[in-house]
Amino acid sequence: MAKILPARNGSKKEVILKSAALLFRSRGYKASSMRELALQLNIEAPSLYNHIGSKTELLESICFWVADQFAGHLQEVQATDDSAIAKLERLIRFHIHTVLHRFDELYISNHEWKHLPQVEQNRYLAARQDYEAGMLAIIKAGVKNRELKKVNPKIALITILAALRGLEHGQRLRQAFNSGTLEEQMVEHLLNGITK
Amino acid sequence: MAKILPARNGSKKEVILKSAALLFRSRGYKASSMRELALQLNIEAPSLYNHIGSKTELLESICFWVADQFAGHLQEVQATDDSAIAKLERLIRFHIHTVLHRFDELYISNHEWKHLPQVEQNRYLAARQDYEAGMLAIIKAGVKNRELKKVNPKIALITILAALRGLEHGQRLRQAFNSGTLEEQMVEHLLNGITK
DNA sequence: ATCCAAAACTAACGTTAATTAGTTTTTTTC
DNA sequence: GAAAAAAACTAATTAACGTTAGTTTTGGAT
Repeated sequence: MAKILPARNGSKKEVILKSAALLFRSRGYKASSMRELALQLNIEAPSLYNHIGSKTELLESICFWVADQFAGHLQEVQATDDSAIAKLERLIRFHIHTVLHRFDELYISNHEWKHLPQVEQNRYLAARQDYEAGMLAIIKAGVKNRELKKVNPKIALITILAALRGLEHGQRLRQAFNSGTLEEQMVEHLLNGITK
Repeated sequence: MAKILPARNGSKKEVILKSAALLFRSRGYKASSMRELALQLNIEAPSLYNHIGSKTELLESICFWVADQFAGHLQEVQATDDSAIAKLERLIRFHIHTVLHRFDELYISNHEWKHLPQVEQNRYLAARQDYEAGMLAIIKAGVKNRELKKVNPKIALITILAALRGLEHGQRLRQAFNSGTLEEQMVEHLLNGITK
C-alpha cells in the first residue's frame, strides 16, 4: 500500500507511463493487462485509475509523444540551409539516437498504433506520412542538385526508412555497440555502401 | 452452414491457415479472436476445432513455415561457391521476394513470435540466430578476401538485416513498385550506397 | 435410397479483461 | 493535530475470450 514514489523529475502519471512503455514493448499492448502494470508499480489495478483515464490513453500518450518528437526534429532540420546529404545525415542520426535511448516508446509507436482508436489512428498515420514526405523532398532535392546519384528517390527513401525501422529488431546485436560507432558506420553504409 | 470450400490446391486446414495469416497480420495475434476468424470463413467459431487444434497451433504453423523457408534458402546459398557479394545478393533478393509474395506470413513470424509457447519460442529464436550467424560469416569472408570494404561485419549485418526487416512496414510505399525494380535498386543501394 | 464420416451447429463453461463504485488509508496543509 | 485532498484499497460488474460437449446437418460412396 506504499504510494507510487514519483521519480526525482516527473509526475506520478509519468512514472506510470514509463512503466507502461516497458510492459507494452516487452509483452505487446493487447497482451499487457492493467493488473500486470499495477504489479510492476506495487499497487492494485484499480488504483491506476486515480492517475490515468484508461489503458488506451496510455497508448495514445506514448504514440503521440514519439510522433511529436520526430515532427519537431524534421522541422528543425528543414529550417537549416544544410546540404541534402547533411540533412539526411541528421535525420538518420536522430532516428538511431531515438532507437538507442527511447527504445520502448519508439517500438510501441511503430508496432501498436493499430490499437489506437480510429480517430487517433488516422491522426497518427497522417503525422507519419508528413514525416516521410519531408524526407522524400530532401532526397529529391539531393538528386536534383547532383549531391546524390540518380537513384529513384522513393526507393532510396524506402531503403533508408526500412533500415532505420528495422533497427528496432535484433536488440541483441545492437547492444554490442555503443551509440557512436553504430551511428557512424550506419550513416556511412547507407550513404556510401560497402563495396570497394 | 455451407462447408468451407478448399481452394483448388490446399486442404481445409490450409484455407484456415491462409485466412488466419491475413487476420493475424492485420489485427495482431492477440487482438484476433477465433470468432473473427470463423466469421471470415463463414462458419461458427467452434467449427474451427474440427480442423485445427488450437489458436496457438495456427501461430506455430505460420512462424515455422517462414523459419524453414529462410533456413532452407540459406543452406542452398551456402552450398554454392559464389563470391561473398553474389551470396549476399541472393539472400537480399530472397528476402525482398518473400516480403512481396508472402507478406502476411513473414510479418507475423517477425512480430508475433513472442506469443509462441516457451518451448517453441526458444526453437524459433534459435533458428533466427542460425540464420544471422550464416549471413555474418558471409560478410566476414567478403571482408577478408577484400571483396568488401573494411567495415565492421556485425554492423554491416545489422544494417542489411534492418533494411530487410524494415521493409515490412510502409506497405503503401512498397506497393508503388514492382518486385524487379525494388529488388534491383535496394541491392544496389545496400551494396554500393547512393552518394556519387 | 441408405449409410457414414466429415463438418457444421447450439449451448455452455471457466477465465480473464478493463473498469466502476464505494470505502479506507495516507499524505499534505494550515 | 485536525481537516482536506490524494491515492490507495476491496468488491463487483459486464463483456469477451478460447475451448469443450453434445447434437444435427451435409454430401459422397454404395
